[in-house]
Amino acid sequence: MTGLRDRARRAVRAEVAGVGFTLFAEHGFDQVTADQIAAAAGMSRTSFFRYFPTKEDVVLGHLEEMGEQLTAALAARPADEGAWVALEQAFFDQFGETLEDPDRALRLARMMQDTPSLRARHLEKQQNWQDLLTPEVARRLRITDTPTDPRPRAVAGAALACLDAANQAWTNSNGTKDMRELITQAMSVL
Amino acid sequence: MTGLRDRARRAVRAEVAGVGFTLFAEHGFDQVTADQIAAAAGMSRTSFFRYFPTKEDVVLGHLEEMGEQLTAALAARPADEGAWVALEQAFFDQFGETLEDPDRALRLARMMQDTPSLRARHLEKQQNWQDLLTPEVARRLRITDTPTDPRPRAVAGAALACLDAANQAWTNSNGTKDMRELITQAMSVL
DNA sequence: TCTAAAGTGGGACTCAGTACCAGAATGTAC
DNA sequence: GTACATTCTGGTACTGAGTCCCACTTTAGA
Repeated sequence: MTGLRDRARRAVRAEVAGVGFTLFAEHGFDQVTADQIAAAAGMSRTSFFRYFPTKEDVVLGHLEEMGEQLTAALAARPADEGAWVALEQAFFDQFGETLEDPDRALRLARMMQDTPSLRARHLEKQQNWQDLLTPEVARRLRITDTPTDPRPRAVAGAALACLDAANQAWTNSNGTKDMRELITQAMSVL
Repeated sequence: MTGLRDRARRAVRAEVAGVGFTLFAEHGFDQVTADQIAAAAGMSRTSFFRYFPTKEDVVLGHLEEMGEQLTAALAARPADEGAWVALEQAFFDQFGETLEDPDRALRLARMMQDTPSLRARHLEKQQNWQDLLTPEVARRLRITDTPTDPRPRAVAGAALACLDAANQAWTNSNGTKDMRELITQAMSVL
């Protein structure tokens, strides 16, 4: 069983995140306090921080889950596929589909561009992704001396840099360019 | 003239940074308040924040300057040199020399490993480096359509990912491995 | 229906970072 | 050296994020 309480918790989290995002989009991230989000969501400040460890996580909370999915997607690639190709394909699986709500994604990207604290938190989570991907990359490079060999980490990080660059280009094109092509373009330059 | 006041300011900054680093190393970054640093440095909390925009900058303040130097080093490479090679050589210029105080560098690395706020701030500054390097990379790739072409940004970011991986491997080896070789190793895997 | 576990709001607290002010120090022009 | 304008300084007060604790309520599940 999935646990009924867990589902409830997840639902509340999602709703609060929605309310928060609306407020942020309207007034700007820094202009909205945790108190205001809590009030708008019909809960106390205390409870708000029970659902989100930081204010930034209202917007970026889903990145944890995405990181795990991405790692799973990489692990699911054929064992004999090279690390770089496998990473590219994993990216396709996770970010290649046309988004259901591109406008929202664009608004979020803009918000992140002019909100330092959001950018910072985003980078932290990306680094987590790198930590998750590195072991699987090491396996595909047949490198066992993980901690003192820079290569697995370098490859994982480079791939994520490509993903970021693609995402930024997508944003700068106002969502007109195709994400798959951008990823391919970015990753094939190396 | 360099401005006498500027030199004084710089000197104070350096001294406070030294005092701060000592305190951090002894008690841990999070356990030392801005008040305590200010007191130990013989100044008021207010003045402390005049010298450092954030507590993290006591430790990471020099990264701004390093980013500019790195960019300059890249720009100084021969115009016909490829982007990747030029980046590698620029890294050598900046980080290839054997450090004057490896122990301090190791302590700092350890500190950053178990202090999230420091890691976050460090990532922010690295992103600044990426922003600085990207135009020069674009020039070397002969790409003019900067904003919507992911490649320059991808190359700059990937190179920095390699640098980071090299640095981490260096730390994990307790400073025994050679930074130049690690950089070469990381960058040649792509 | 009972109960142990989980969720809740409120209040108090720490600390980073900002704004403002009045006074002290100092470089420069005369 | 004197005068002046600029800069530096400490103090006080403030906002807002995040933590801790406590007493109370809700609720899943047996």
